[in-house]
Amino acid sequence: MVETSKGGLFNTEKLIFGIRQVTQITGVSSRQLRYWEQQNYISPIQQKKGTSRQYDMHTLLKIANIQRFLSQGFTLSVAVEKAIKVGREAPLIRDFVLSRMNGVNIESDDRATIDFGFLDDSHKQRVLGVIDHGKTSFEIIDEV
DNA sequence: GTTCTAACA
DNA sequence: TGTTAGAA
Repeated sequence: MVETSKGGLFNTEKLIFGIRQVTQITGVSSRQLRYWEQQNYISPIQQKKGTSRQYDMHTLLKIANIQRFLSQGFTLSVAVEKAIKVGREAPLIRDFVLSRMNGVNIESDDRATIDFGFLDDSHKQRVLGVIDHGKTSFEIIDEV
């Protein structure tokens, strides 16, 4: 069987983007990408001398996040720090949600609930993530 | 035609 | 940071 990173649908780590694609996807100019690289804020995949740069998924997301913080008014260095922070938090959030995800119940066009499993080891109550008309909330329900 | 490096309005 | 030059 082919190796896919973390049990995902496919190995996102093997998605490669050329500098052109990165500029189109993130809105960051090629000049900026080269400058950020020069400042050691980002690193393309190992490339030889004058060949074109290629970026992996991780770097693409980092670039997109830096851009997001820049557009929010932060300086480049601060934007980079915040992007790095997000990069560290994302996997934790992902793992947590995936580990607690017990199923989704679409109750209507406007309401759905996500079953996050038991509240605690007593297994008497269950935690539901609610999406109602776009509004999110939690509900604790007694286990039948 | 695109990307690279280096330099400069 | 944008833009431009000349080379790859």
